[in-house]
Amino acid sequence: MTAAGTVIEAVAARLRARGERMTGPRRAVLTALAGRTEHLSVDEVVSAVTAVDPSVHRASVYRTLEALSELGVVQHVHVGHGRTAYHLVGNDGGHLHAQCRSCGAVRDLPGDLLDGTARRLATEFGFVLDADHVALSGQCAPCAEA
Amino acid sequence: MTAAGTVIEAVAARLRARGERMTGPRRAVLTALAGRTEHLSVDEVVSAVTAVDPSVHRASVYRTLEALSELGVVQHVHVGHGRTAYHLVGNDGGHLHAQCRSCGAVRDLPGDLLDGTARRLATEFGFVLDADHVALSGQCAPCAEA
DNA sequence: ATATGTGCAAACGATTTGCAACCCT
DNA sequence: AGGGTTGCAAATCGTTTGCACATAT
Repeated sequence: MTAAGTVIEAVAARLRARGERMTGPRRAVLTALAGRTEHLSVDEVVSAVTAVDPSVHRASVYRTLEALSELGVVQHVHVGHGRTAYHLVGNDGGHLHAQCRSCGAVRDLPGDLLDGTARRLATEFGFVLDADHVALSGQCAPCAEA
Repeated sequence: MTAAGTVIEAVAARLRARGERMTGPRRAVLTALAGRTEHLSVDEVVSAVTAVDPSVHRASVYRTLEALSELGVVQHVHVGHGRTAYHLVGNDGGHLHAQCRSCGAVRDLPGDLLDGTARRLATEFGFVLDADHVALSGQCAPCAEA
């Protein structure tokens, strides 16, 4: 069985356990996400999905990403200018994201990068940090030089 | 002279130095921002501006905020779900922002909160962090309890 | 059988833009 | 006078929603 196939089976079981269903569009989205390791914009997901099954509508991609997020299978990160990037939840224990404000590239960062900050926020302000939900903003090395 | 008046004079000088102009809408936006210390959404700015001068169009508020950002007089922070919050650049040396994902409230944080993280990002990844450009996400104390 | 999902098109909210008129400098 | 700026309306962009039909269970 392919990697995507394994994921699809596992997700199907979890969906059915909640009275939900595994469908063509959901298979296509999972296949699209499993095929790429980067963080995909909705447009990129739509393109990949269309390559798998051209009959899948854009709105279904949104609804599927939402459904899979609620299942905990997919995570989204808010990146610059109102866009959102999606990726399968891996087994790397979570990671953070940084986006270059010049070129827009999103890179992964170690999951523990903000642990100290999170502790300080908790003790000093009672604020519970959700470190991986929003990409840090700045400039990547190539853009900072230019 | 009022606080807003002082700001307007200073900004007018900097605008003229660049061949740009101080206008009614720009005065109204500066007055609106100077009158409140919080971070204002565009809607809040528009409301405050309308109170000062009802003839100012929404599009001009956007253009003015953009122009004042380029001047360095106004800063914007990206907060949840594609919204942007604006505030005058104060003389507090800069501060960071945290937004509660439940209630949406934005609070200020010390400007040095991410200094250590910024150093680590710079040395390990060559990434130049722009710490105040995006609000950290999480839950504020009241919402975390509930 | 039946309720969950889907395609479609229209609605939506935030922001941007083309253009003629306007008004700072 | 001349060009930066404005108001207006229409366009754009990403996303959501109402509805009738399809399909997974």
